[in-house]
Amino acid sequence: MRKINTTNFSIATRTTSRDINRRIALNVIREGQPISRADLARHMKMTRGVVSVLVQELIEQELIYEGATGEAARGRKPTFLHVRTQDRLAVAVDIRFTKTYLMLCDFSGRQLGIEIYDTVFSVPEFTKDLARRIKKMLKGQGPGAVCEGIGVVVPGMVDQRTGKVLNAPALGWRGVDIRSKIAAATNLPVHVENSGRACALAQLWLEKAETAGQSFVYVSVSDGVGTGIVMNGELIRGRDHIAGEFGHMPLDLNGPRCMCGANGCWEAYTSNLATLARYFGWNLSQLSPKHMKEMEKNSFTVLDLIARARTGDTKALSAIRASGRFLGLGLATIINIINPDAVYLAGEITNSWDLIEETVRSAMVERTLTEAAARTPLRITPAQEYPRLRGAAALIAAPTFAAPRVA
Amino acid sequence: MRKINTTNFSIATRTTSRDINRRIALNVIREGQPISRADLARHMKMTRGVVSVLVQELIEQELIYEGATGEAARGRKPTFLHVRTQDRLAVAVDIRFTKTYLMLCDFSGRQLGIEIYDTVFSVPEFTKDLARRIKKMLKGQGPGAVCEGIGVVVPGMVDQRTGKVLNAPALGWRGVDIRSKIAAATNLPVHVENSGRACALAQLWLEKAETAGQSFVYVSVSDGVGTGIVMNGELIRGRDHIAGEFGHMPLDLNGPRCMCGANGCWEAYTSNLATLARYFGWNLSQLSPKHMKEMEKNSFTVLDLIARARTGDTKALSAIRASGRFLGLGLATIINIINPDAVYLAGEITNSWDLIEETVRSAMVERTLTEAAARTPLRITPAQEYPRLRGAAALIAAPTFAAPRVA
DNA sequence: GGCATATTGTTCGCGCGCCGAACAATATGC
DNA sequence: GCATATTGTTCGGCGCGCGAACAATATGCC
Repeated sequence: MRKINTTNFSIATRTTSRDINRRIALNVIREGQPISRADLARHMKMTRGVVSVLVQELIEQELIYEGATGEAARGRKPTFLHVRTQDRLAVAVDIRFTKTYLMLCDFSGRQLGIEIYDTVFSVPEFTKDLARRIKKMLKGQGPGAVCEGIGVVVPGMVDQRTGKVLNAPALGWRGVDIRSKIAAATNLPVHVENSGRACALAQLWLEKAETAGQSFVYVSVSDGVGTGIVMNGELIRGRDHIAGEFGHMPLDLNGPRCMCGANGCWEAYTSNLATLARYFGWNLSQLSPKHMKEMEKNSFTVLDLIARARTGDTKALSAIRASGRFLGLGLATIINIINPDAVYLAGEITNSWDLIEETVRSAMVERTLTEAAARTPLRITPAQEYPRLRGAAALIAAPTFAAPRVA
Repeated sequence: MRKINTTNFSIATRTTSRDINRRIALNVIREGQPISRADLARHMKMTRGVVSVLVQELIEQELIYEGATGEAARGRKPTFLHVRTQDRLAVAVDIRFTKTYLMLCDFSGRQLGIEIYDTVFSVPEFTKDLARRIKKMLKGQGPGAVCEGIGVVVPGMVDQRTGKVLNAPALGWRGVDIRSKIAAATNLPVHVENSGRACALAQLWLEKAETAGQSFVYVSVSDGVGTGIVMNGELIRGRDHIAGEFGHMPLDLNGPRCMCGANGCWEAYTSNLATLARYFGWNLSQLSPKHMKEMEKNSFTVLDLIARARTGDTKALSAIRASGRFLGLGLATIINIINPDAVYLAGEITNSWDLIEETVRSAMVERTLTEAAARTPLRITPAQEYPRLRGAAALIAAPTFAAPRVA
């Protein structure tokens, strides 16, 4: 039951029906490939006649192609259809405090190359260096493949519409128009997004339909806690394009000071930094970027902490479990607010899922308002898959498959 | 950029374009009435020819009617079109702890009759009594008018799909199938909704477009704090139809016990009960329903507290301001998460808006992540308008105007 | 009053697109 | 070689948006 916005709507023209059905067909092929025209018609509940025309148009637009013929027990053998993704490329960039991740992949999310290097904080130098690396990376590809854009993911507040980094404390960037700078240096379209929302986009657009669903929250625990909300198959961006910041909801108004300036934010209790601080007895309120740099040099991470917990370090285990408890309490609040189909969890701490699951679950039960809500599925996504980079790629690939705007 | 759900979509048939445009026309007429066919065509950017046919169909379906002819400086005088709402009626029921509110109104939300009486907690007695009152109320209306359904609003968790009250602590109802009971007693379609979400529906469907917008959060402060989230013109209901419960997000995990069983919920800091408890020095954790009944008998409400604050009672003023501060802190969190176009505020405490606005605003600045977010418009809705009852009516009226499902 | 002008609302041919049915193409089994 | 089954294409029918022409109805100026 959606209300029509009478100040900003699209009427249906005589080509609208075709536009809608062509786009549906593309998506059904994408998720069911390889698939024949006849199967497509059955799945869409349309006649083969119409589907034949839709397929012809999609082939002419070079969005799909015909593959091998399949097997059939009787009758004419079907011609399989595939979505053209192999030769449509996207560059993904994930800028983080210590390292910058650069990936080349195709429109299905298949990884074609990756580079990880120290982050350069000076914006002009960063841009110049990045453009050089991208150029080199694209040269290695065949001549048939075309790069259709660059997706950039930043840890902080981003206005996705203007491509400006509003405030990324970890990088020290404030009001930086990173989009136009990279676009000018590479001559490619650039999209910028916040890391939590990017992960949600990756989950929505680049994972199998069974694991993605249409309404979920993605929670990524790293130095901070990034989150993205997807409702009815659409990422929530909000009025200023800054929606989805569950990381800074309070667990305690008088709690430890967070990097955002407020006190007692969720991420000040359950982020990697918070977990380490708990173990080492640091005062998180007094932790400066300098301390963080120091820590990275010592390179003792949450993964090391988990290893210690596994070898019998009870102090390590209890530090991790404490984070798990706060994680669960935050998840309960998210579920009470959004009531999603599922919550996706990513980050190093998920490697200790066997150690903390029970703690997380019982914390969730504490604060969820109904039993059904407490049973909301939690889905762990392996950290090795570079969710942020996949999200950056999704920024470029998604418009090809998105539903047309109607009414 | 919405993703198409390939397991649950609607293809466009040869009547889809017409369906879409007819529904758009209905909404444009609704918000622009009285309006001529020619104006409608200009606003929809269609030819007058098509609009003429759309209007003809809407008239045949008895959704609109032709009114008087308007004035024009030159040329043929336009025929004004109106949406037919006067003779389409809805019954609205708002069940609260002390009183039950019963209203009869038309599809534009115009109030035709109202009854307020003591709530009967026994479900069979409540149903029987309600059916009797509704029957009487409808008798008073002319024979042309038709009641198209009953909207019921309950303070607590409701599964809107099944019509079951999952848990309404204020009424002592748990797992009560109120919908089928009322439907059987009245022989009318019944829709049940949670009070916070109902208010959001009222704001979306029954207020002028300028004040409603397409993405907002509605916050209703009463004995508890009810909230409803509207994104892109659609109420967020969630997997179990329990979404939108901002009232039970924590401000302090070790804070005072809330009626929901958890500690330190937002509503335990800023609800009317919390405000009164702060003034009288009660321990909210030990407040039972019996205490509440007692309190209602003494009938000292937040409105009385506001009156005392205005006459120089500094203790009263500081109790109200403290609630205002917590209100602002919670609003900041909502804004960080949803980043809505606006937040609507309702409840007795808004009558003291001149006393608390500054406090609320400065609390918001404390916890919002960007300056733009801190400037999110707050819109006060007068309590006299019975937002919950209007929401109950919206449950019945909205399906007539909602966008058709496509793709 | 008569005529030019302007605006509203209707009608109609055209082309696009879904629908159903017929038909061509291509395979298997007896 | 022929019946049967399945895939994929073609075609007439009809719904619908689009543009243009036309009818209806008002005003202003002579």
